[in-house]
Amino acid sequence: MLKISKKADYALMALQHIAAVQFGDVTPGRVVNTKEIAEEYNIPLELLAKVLQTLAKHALIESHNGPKGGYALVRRAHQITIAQILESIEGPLGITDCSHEKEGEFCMQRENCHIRTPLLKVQDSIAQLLNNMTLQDMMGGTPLITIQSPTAQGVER
Amino acid sequence: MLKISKKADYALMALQHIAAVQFGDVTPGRVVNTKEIAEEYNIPLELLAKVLQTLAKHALIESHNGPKGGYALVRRAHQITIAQILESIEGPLGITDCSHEKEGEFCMQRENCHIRTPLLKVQDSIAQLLNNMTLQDMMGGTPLITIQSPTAQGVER
DNA sequence: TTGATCGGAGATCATTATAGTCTCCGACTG
DNA sequence: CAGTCGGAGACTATAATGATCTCCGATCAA
Repeated sequence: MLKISKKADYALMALQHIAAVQFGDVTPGRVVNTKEIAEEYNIPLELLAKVLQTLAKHALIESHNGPKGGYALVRRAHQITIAQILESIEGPLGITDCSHEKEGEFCMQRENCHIRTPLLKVQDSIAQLLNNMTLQDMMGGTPLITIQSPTAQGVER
Repeated sequence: MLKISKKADYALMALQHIAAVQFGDVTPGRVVNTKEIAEEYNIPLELLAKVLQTLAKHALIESHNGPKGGYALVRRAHQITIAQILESIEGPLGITDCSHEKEGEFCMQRENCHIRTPLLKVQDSIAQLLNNMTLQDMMGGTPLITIQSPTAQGVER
């Protein structure tokens, strides 16, 4: 449960790769094309292309056309949150249908629903988790986040 | 993104309702039948029946057949975690496909994947969040969890 | 200036997951 | 023993996902 899509997975891999190239020691500043990433990680080329186009639309990367073209990060890795990446691909975080109910939509359970509020709190906690982790945290293969309960404090039990 | 299914939603509503009846002031100890819940929350009866059967199989509730039959909680509300409920319906938590790779399965991206470890950390954080929240926390409509970043401490930034 | 190499965009398709329905069965109570 | 309950399986429709194909426009370098 709570699985993120393959596309989101690919987005994370691609951005990690671009960041590694762009801020690494070997060829700093070089743009990265789709094919390179697709081959490196065994990602279907055209699907990855879609993903990168979407990321570009959301201004996480910028595209350069023509030969020697490709993609480059717009911001530095520590300024790109995991939440931004995932939301670019999968849309806004929402663990329930009623998280982002639009005008006119209507949840059949709404009138008697007692779980909406608590679930929105859970959602907020996950949102904060994803907003506090950046692409930088995914670099280097080193441990990055301290595993710690977001509910452990502040809840009397 | 990261949406839980309607079935999981229904499970939470149903358990909240059963707990409210069972430990409430009006008719404590009474078992609750499927129809009552379905009507109260506008849930398709037969779909809810499936959900409750699944919950019974996972020993979160026990069933009583025959007239005046229905379901009752096996444990008290504060001993039932949200994680247990969701996992009963949707299977184990896993934000990526490789979270629970079985013998013989194989992720095409595995050999070069740099995001697996950090993603598993995210998953652990979510798991702890869901494991630290109980059905009791969903009762009463009162605020329950303190919104607090699980990564704020322990990560130098 | 022209051709190869890039990304941009749209339609399309197969597979799977989800949500919901239908039917028949067996257990229990009164 | 009849009516009320849960148990279980097959079944359907719809949507989301993952992936593919085709054509187009921009760019750069020979």
